[in-house]
Amino acid sequence: MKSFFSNISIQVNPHSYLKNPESSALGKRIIAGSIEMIEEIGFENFTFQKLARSINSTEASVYRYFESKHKLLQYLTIWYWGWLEYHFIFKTANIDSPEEKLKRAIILLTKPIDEDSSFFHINEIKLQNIIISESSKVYLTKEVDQQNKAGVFAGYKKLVNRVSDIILEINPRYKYPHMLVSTIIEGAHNQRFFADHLPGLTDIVKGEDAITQFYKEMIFRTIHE
Amino acid sequence: MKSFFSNISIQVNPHSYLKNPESSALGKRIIAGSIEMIEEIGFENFTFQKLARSINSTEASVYRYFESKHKLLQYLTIWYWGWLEYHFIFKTANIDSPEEKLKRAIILLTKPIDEDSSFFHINEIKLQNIIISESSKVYLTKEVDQQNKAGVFAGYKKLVNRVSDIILEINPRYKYPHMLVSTIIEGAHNQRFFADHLPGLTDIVKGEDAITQFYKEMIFRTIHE
DNA sequence: GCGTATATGATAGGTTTACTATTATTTTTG
DNA sequence: CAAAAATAATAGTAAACCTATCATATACGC
Repeated sequence: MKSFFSNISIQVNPHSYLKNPESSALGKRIIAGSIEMIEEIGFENFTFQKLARSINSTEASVYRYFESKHKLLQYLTIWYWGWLEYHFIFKTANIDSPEEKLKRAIILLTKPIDEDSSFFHINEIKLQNIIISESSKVYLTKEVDQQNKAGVFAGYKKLVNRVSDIILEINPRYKYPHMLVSTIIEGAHNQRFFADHLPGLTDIVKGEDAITQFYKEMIFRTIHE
Repeated sequence: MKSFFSNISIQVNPHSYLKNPESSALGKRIIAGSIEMIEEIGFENFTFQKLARSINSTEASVYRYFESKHKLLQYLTIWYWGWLEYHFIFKTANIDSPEEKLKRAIILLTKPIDEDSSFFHINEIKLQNIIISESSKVYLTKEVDQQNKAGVFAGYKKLVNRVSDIILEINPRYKYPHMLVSTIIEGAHNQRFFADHLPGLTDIVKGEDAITQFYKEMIFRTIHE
């Protein structure tokens, strides 16, 4: 996979950064280091000072790239949506059957990513763990409306629209395609988190991926005319 | 409704407080004031100093009731689960048909609460807004496992189990009842938030409650044999 | 009603986080 | 090689988070 994507990069809304971290070696260390650290200690315990120490830089230098740790998390989340959209396009390319496209989309949105799909300086597996535990904090704030105006959530909406369109191909009369898609995306994050930490809130089945199975069943039954 | 519940109170896991806020007038002011303030300015901007000023007390006094603002949010969330369970029991009492019980449960879990169901010093409508925007922050932390061991999420699990049991009454072979119920609960919060702030991620239908309608349809189609 | 316990208020202070500013040094680039 | 740009080193401020101490008010037991 690595060689495949080696000459493309995922565009992130500049609103989330002061200086593009893709534009320098330090910027890449900030991204790679923050993914390591947020995954390990959690977003609340993560600070720019700790990050700077761990990548042998300084707090002030990190602040030249990101206004705040919240903006950095926003950056990571936007990057992830872009990454998901890219994989979505790739995985549904040249597939005719909308049912098959939807199946593949559901797998992408609900399954943990496999180890060999990593590229660049970004550890996508750790990033996905961060997305599961932290990404909702990007929008669950009082600043959400401003950020939305600035286009921060455009990538998320685009992804939701793409999957909604497949649902409408299957059943053009289905009334709630966006609700269904955003329910799966956020729901799959929740269920992964519950499986690890609050198993009483979910159903773990040994030897199979219950989460993907659950959503696949749910979606096809729900949209069926 | 008020007179109805006037002599009952909702038990909250003592792990969330240092001193029971129900046990004093100041405690009740802390709860009432924090609900007002968190709803208005959001959890991130909320501080004990601001709260103390607004209720004419002091920061140190608030700290006698709660270790941290995070524990206070935990308290509010646990209280809300207790409140939900109480309403659930009430609304499904003496109903024979499991389908009808499930319908009522879905309405309770997905619809905004109506104005006249408020009681005590707690403004349940504002509390529900807090739950929608802030409650996931209670578990999305690195301390979740410890808190879970301390029983913090017992009320949530109990509620999920109660609704799961109804689903199993309707279809005893359905494999993912807990996943389905926690998906609805968290999903309904998300969709309410999206409807207000990120409408591109949901489907708003004028003149009807699309969210409740969506989940009702989804659940009955999903669990049908 | 009096003394004692308890709760709250008033005040201070310490630590950490979040962020800005300034200057020196290194690296890049034309 | 000189100028420009990026980063490091350092310092400092304000707010948030939390603890401690002591005075005062209130409740409560006898």
